Amino acid sequence: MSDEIRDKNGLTEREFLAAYRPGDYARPSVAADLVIFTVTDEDEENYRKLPEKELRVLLIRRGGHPYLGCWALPGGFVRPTETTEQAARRELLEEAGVDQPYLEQLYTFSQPGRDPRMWVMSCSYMALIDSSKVTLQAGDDADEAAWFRLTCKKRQVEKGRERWELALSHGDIRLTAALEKEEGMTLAACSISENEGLAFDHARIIAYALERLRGKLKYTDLALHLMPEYFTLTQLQQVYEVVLDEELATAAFRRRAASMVKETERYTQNEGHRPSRLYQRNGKGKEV
Amino acid sequence: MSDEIRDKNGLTEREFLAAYRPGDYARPSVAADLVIFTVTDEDEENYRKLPEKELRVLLIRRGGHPYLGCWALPGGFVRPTETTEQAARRELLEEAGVDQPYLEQLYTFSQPGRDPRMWVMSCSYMALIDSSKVTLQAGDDADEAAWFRLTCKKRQVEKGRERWELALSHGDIRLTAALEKEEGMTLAACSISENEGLAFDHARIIAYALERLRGKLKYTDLALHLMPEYFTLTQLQQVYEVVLDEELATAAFRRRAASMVKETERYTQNEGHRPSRLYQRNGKGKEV
DNA sequence: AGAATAGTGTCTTTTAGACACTATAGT
DNA sequence: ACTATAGTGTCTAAAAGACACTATTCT
Repeated sequence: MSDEIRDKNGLTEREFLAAYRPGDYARPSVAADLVIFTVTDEDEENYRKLPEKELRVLLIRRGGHPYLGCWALPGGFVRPTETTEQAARRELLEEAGVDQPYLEQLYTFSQPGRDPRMWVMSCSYMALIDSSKVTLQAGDDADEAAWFRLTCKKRQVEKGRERWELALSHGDIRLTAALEKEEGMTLAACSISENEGLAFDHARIIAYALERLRGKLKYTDLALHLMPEYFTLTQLQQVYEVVLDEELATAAFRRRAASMVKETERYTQNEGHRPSRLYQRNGKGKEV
Repeated sequence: MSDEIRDKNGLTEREFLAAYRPGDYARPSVAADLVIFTVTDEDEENYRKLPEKELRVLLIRRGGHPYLGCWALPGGFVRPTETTEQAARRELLEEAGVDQPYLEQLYTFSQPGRDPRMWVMSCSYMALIDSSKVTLQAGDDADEAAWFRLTCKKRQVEKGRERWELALSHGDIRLTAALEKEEGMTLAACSISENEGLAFDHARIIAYALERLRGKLKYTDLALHLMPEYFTLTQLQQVYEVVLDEELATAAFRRRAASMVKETERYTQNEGHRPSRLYQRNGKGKEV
């Protein structure tokens, strides 16, 4: 169609493309980095009490410079034949062994100097996987990988600025960061004022991912991707509570949740108390 | 701090970085592309009736291959010393002469082959500018630039798939595209099934930008960035209506709007009917 | 019986929608 | 007086929150 049209040099599009040589200006490397969330039961199991749940994120210990010994998000460079999303899926399969996750692009971080080696942009993704897929995968590779418990709280609001404290822990390892931003701005645009043990600007990426996850819980059924195939409404509520870091009223929650799950005839058993009905994901929920 | 630690080759981080040479694998060019929205009154002004409003987007006519003669979003390549956001601001100033817009990163499009010349990713941004800044800028450059009226409607939902029809018009010029996606997915992940007159995958970028704008209108005060300094609540309501492409109930709208605007003592004059109170932006609204 | 959680009913409060009604400058 | 829009009051319906109450299995 546009092959008829000639440009100011008299070339058709086909001719133009055949003769085209890219300039040699600088280009960035682009990495796809993953914030993989899951919610698991705490290790310490009591009587017949409900296990506490916690939000976890997969990190990988860096074995080389820069940030040697620090913990970083799983990720890797995007190849010319794939999209950033395909690169993210590839890394997810390699690092966590998960092949059908919920995956959503978050934000592209491009601060010059965020990688001291060279110009690298990070196109970040959030992945949600259900707890049943977690245990088998941790530490399957030669890299040291671990699921870190994540908390992120707003500490102060003064003169229109907010301070957020991010903490990740795994056994004795504790990583922390403090982020600052203006009220009303997204955490993607925060500044990192303190950082202990996290590589690059990954504290900011994790904080932003959690901000997005929290925001979307309120108006989508995203949380279902954190659930195993069969789950109780109480478990679902616990997932909401641990992600949002606040307690929810049971009756109101169940009313709201009813529209996004599918009732089954199965029940929990041998829990030491009244059994609970099991539900399934409804399939079609809004994910925008 | 980490300058004490040595890697497996016995190098400190400083030594490692000094010796570091990037590999020569392929890197993409990264462009920052802008979807600049504004809402203006229609040209044809009647009696003393309220002018109809329309949603507009700035496009630039391509003067060279590829997509010669097609219309494209303003944008340009990101430089190694700046963030994608800084590149977007720079382009915004160059192309539209606006220096303090609302600017928000949308999505990074990375489909291989989206630019036939070479590997180019597009980090897209949405900018909102108020109508008072529009008229003076259109076509100030040698490039042919024009504000296109934008509409985007969902046409069919069948078997879980949606078809969206995008149309842009400016005088006699009419650009159209049809997009398809699965229900519940974002338009960022749609496929372009028809495309007339728009360059690259810019139809998808525009559609996604509008999807995001519409979504955010519901729970933020983003629309205020489309308003001039002083505006009436009816004008604000019209902006909501033209962006969302649906009519809103006046009483309910005014109740909701009250919390995000600041009342002034000014009124409109000489409108041929009862004057209307003017409001200002409230300043602090949620933008996340 | 008692522990522990599952699940429901209902009251109140808040919010959203509908719609009729009053108000006012300009011609 | 009439036109065209500005702006409010009120009724209703729907949703969110609070909280007490009942239900059920296992030990």
